[in-house]
Amino acid sequence: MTDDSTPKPAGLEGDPIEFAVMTEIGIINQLTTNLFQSHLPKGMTVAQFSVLNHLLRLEVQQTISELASAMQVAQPTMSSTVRKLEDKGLIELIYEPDDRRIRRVAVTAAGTQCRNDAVAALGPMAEKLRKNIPATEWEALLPPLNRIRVSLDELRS
Amino acid sequence: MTDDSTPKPAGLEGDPIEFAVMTEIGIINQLTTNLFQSHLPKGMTVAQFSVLNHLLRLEVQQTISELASAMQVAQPTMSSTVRKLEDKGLIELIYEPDDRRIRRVAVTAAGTQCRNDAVAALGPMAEKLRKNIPATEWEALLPPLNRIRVSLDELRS
DNA sequence: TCCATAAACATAGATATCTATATATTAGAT
DNA sequence: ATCTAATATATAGATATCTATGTTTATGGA
Repeated sequence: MTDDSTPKPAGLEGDPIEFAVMTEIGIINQLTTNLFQSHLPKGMTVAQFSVLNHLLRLEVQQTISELASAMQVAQPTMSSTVRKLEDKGLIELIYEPDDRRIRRVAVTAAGTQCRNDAVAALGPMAEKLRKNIPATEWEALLPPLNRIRVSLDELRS
Repeated sequence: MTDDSTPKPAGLEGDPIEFAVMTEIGIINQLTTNLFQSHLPKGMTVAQFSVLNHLLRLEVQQTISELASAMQVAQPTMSSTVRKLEDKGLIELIYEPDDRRIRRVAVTAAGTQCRNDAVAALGPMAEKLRKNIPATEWEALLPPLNRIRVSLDELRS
């Protein structure tokens, strides 16, 4: 795709298609974050909800580093998020007996309740979204998005 | 897993497909932001680049509110971004003669240079991305993403 | 045993983002 | 003419995110 019949200023033509997609994804991410945020229980942020939801969906306990990797954020970011959850009593940090460097994040009963409330509150929103975009289209979107995510992950090194 | 026959609590089964797509988009956004950031000239952020790129691509001057709307961020956010660009001499704020509430953002020569350098620096990255994901697939992604963006925008009110 | 290295996590300081609110200017109504 | 409402932007205070660096604990070789 090197030669194009349309002459454009060299190097300064409109965004490459990848840029356009990324811009669209950025905007969608912004709108999504704000929309989710506004439907979450007071004080609960999207980042915090994501951690609770992740651990409860998989029914596991994980270290801060494992969570950071799963959510693709930096480790200090996850340290901060986890501490916020701990301050609210939604998770507990359990020391590994054999290795005191390691602490695992365990969701408390209050944390479980909080997440379930949040999921219930978010449900109607998903319903409305599905009225405009049918489920099949959402499903069709997932594979190419996943390929992009993997490509980006490879490019990171 | 444990036992799959366990009846799940109503409303608390695995994420709806919309949640999964949003999660994927969130992660892609994170990876993209970091990747772009690492290829931009020192001191230039993705938010700042986006403003320069937007104004120069469309060859317009816009108010802070117009920019905020175009980028789908809050107005104070755009105020902050614009001030950073002004501090670096990459844009100028030009008062509307008839209405002194209004100031329009105009990219300076230094700002134009800075953006062109950034676009050039980002080019090779797009090339690499295109090796894994063909351009046709990127293009196919854009319409459904746009529909989602519009739906989200409608849901905001 | 002792010391260097690695691993897991915490801390510091930066930007971007939000909501809520304040300030300045203009427009409109009485 | 004046007072009120609307508009454009700024400020304040919060969280999430990053990179760079510090701290604690464990491991391994001399």
